[in-house]
Amino acid sequence: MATELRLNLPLEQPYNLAETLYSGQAFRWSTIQSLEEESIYEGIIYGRRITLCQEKKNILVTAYPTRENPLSESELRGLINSYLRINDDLEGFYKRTASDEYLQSSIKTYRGLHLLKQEPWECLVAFICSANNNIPRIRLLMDRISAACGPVINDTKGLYNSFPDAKSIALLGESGLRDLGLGFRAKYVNHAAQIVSQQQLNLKKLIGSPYLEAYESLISIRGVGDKVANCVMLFSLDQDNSFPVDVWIRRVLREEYVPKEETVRDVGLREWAQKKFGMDSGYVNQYLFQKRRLETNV
DNA sequence: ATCGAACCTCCAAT
DNA sequence: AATTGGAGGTTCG
Repeated sequence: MATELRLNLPLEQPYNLAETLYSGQAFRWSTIQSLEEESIYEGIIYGRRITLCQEKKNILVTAYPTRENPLSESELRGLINSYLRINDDLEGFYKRTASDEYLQSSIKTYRGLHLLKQEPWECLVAFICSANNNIPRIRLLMDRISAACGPVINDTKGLYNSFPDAKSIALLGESGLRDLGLGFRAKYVNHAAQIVSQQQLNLKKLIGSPYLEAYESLISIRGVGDKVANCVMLFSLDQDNSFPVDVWIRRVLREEYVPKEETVRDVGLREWAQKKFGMDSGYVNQYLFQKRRLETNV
């Protein structure tokens, strides 16, 4: 009887696990052990509880198999490689942006910061919840939704709730979601849950699809505008040329990039950046966001 | 077309 | 101790 599955992932590219897990793209990671250099993070990836720990050029992975759903080492390896985007060519990205002073400064501080590849449905709900909210509250809402109707998983470490599918959330309905504290977002999450569970929208089909196709599908959902659509595309649909413009990105673009006279609104800023950065847009966004949010006040 | 105001809830700052 | 302001946005008028 296997109790847990351990894996050592050697890194060939820079990776900064701590910055990556807490860079505002994923909301259900927690630090379960905090040591001087090597902290242990616990989260749920594709329904499975995982702990991660980085030591220099390795990431240590632990998975806790369930009786009904065992996991092989190679499956786990694939899972983590995909989620953490281990093989992204960051060095290449750093080189291509070598002449960009602001980016280089961010890269210097947050070297190894990665985009994550999350599950589309969970990602969509999280970013609908992000509207006019702060990160601790987004986290709280995601936890409450999971506790309310997420499947209970019993692995070798104990019990936990993984994130519910669209059908389960649709069953909660708008009022159920309001009771969890979603506020005006309840209507939107419910609507999304309805159309996804009724298969009027297949999020997985948008993975790697043409940008506009994914974009149009997503903004047809109530509560999903330009920013949220781009977040979902960037963090779960392999749309690396996405460029979500939030308050921090708006500031840094206005301060450092776009000429002062130009009075462009958010969509204009996004298109401007996408034209400039192309397929690097997503990574550029993440590095700009991290620096501007963490280092400068309003 | 464009521009504010309103939207739920919670928590931190008066 | 009660009140106000505001948070990674979107929709509606």
